[in-house]
Amino acid sequence: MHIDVNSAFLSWHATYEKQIGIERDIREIPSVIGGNEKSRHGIVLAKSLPAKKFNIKTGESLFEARQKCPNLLIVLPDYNVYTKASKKLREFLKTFTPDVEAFSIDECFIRFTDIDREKAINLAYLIKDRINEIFGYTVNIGVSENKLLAKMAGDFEKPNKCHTCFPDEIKKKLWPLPVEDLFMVGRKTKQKLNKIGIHTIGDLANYDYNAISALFKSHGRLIYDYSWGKDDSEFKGFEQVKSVGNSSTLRFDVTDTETAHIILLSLVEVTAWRLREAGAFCRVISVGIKFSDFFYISRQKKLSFFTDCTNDIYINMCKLFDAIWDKKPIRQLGVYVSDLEFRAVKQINLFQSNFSKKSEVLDKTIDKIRCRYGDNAIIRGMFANSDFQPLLGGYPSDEYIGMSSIL
DNA sequence: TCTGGGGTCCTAGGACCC
DNA sequence: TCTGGGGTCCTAGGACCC
Repeated sequence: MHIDVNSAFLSWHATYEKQIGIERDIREIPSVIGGNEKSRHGIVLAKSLPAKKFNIKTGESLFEARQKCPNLLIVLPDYNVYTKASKKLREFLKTFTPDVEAFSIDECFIRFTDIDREKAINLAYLIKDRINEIFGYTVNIGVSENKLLAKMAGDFEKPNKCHTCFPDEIKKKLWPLPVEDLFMVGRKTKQKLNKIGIHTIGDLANYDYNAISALFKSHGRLIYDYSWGKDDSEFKGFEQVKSVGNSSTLRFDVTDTETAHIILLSLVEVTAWRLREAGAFCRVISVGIKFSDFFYISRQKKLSFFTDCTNDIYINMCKLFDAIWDKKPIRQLGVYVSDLEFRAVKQINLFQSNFSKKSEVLDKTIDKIRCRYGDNAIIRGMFANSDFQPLLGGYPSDEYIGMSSIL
């Protein structure tokens, strides 16, 4: 089964408001969860059903959304609430089966073996209704024999619905849908498929496999298989993360190196912290720059050693950044670490900074203080009298990892 | 004050080796 | 007989997901 929280951020926010005694229900009026426009985070993160009637779309700018619906209510997100709600839901699902696989903050797969169709469907309805009773929000549940079909079924009709998409139902339920509804067919692929006359999932399924394979390579073979409901991906209870990153759109365009370095530090602080929390060391570091014209570049470098040290990562990140930046105004900065290794003991390397040992103790101590007394209990001196946040970043992403094409 | 942030995976080109 | 061919590794960019 695939479980998908309907308008997750908005539903969770509504139940939270109810909990703390706020009278309104943002689900019943045209509303969206949206970022802060003043700090240039102004996009729609989730929309209510009444807002959907105004043709408001997730991901579009709040500016556009307000044009479509002038008295739209815009609510700032509270990622803490969403992260907790997400965890609570998975805990609840674990009362039905230990096989719960988080797919994103608001989606997961649960597995049942040795259960017939009828029982599965009844169970899906039971789970859906229990979630509504206990937590006060609705979900969609898709039921089938593999993850892809369950996920496709979950998307059929929303909200508060259970659907099946078993192999013998593919032609009837899956094939008539527009091809872009298929998992892993995005904007670009839809355009290319439409150009060769493929408009529905059925069109794709009945197109020449070799032609698809030649045109779209491995991605083509993947979506062709998906159009036939073929997916032999394993059920993974838990998977180790492969990269950690942190990026932020800046309140204003940055044009001087000093400011850029301060921001890089605040991004690295959070990234390195998450890396240590995961019990990992990284060997590849990358920096990404989005300019004011939205042009994006990135550079990565493989270090000669594995590290989880804020200072090491920061120093090398600055080197990378300095080597590629041509002083064009920066809108967004991002730092990423990958090529991870998970081990308990740190290996000291000659090429690490001289302060490596001290830095390690320092990192650990800072982590502990922040864990105990809050994120801003201890900050770097360079932030003390500056206008910049000592820790910069989006919402926490632990507990689940990013979506993969092989589910 | 138009356009976020967390990820995974794939491809193509170039460096380098024998 | 102008400039082979197999392989690995690294890097930048772009597609996709929510």
